[in-house]
Amino acid sequence: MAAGNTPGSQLLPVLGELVRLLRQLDVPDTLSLVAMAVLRRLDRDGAGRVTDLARAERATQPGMTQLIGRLERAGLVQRVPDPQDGRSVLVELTAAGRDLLARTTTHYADTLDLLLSRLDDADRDAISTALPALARLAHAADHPPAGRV
Amino acid sequence: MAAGNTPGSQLLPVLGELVRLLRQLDVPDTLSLVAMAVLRRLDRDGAGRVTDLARAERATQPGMTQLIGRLERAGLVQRVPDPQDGRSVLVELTAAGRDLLARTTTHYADTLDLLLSRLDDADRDAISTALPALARLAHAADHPPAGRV
DNA sequence: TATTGTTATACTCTATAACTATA
DNA sequence: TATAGTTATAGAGTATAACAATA
Repeated sequence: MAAGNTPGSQLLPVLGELVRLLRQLDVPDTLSLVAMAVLRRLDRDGAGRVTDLARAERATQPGMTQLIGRLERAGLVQRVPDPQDGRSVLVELTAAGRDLLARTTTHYADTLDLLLSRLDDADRDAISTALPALARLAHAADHPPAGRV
Repeated sequence: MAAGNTPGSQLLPVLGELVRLLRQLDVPDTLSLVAMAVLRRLDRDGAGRVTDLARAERATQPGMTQLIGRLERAGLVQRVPDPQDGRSVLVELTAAGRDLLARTTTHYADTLDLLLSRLDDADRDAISTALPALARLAHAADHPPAGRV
């Protein structure tokens, strides 16, 4: 049991506040964080199957189908048949999707830069130094060393 | 415009992945992160008014009314009349709410501790060192130095 | 008249269960 | 029979607009 002074106990409220910060930045007519993550993945890795996207984003298959449906209705992605497998569908980014992804990413990054500019150098350095470690933490649950998380 | 190599650009995907991590830890029969934040605040500051809770959590007043309604139906909080102001309602934690908050907090903290234990000392140190800076970043939008965010 | 809180309503997001089509 | 994807349905969560009660 966490006694209240473990690193995890101290990390938890900070993560909660960062989530709130992101939600707060979440302006209308842009994308949800999950939608952004999917578009970013499609942009980086190219077209992908619904099942693979669902697994990568830790979502269920129906959930991903619905998200892709919303994105397709918005003209940001399109479904194309998979030539390799008749059951499968490939989701790919449209030009509009790539464009909105770029603009939304810029908006978020600009806002974060503004907030970072209000901190002092020591704080900025500390955050910058911790980024790779935080990224590894975020993925620590992806590759369990032995068994369950 | 963020050129893609600003601190904010690098922070954004890491924050996105941390959000995904937290969602992943979000086990059934426990609390959402916002619900946890409200219960944590009530535990720390004592009973509070709906308006104040909404403001503190950056939620709307109707949104907070509905969240409190769900929490009350679950027996985690109770509404009591405000003796100072007939329009107002004070929300306070029940024993069950305090208990569930403690158990949920422990669950999250334990899981984070497990994930942290998979990193090396340098990563743990970097995260630990950056925590106060990250907390200040999360609150940087709360106190705008001049005008808008 | 302003403030506190609620109800009404709608939309996003996500989940489970049941289904279709292909392998 | 297993897998890929979808539809059906339900619930959490949050928002805006309209309303009631108190100050």
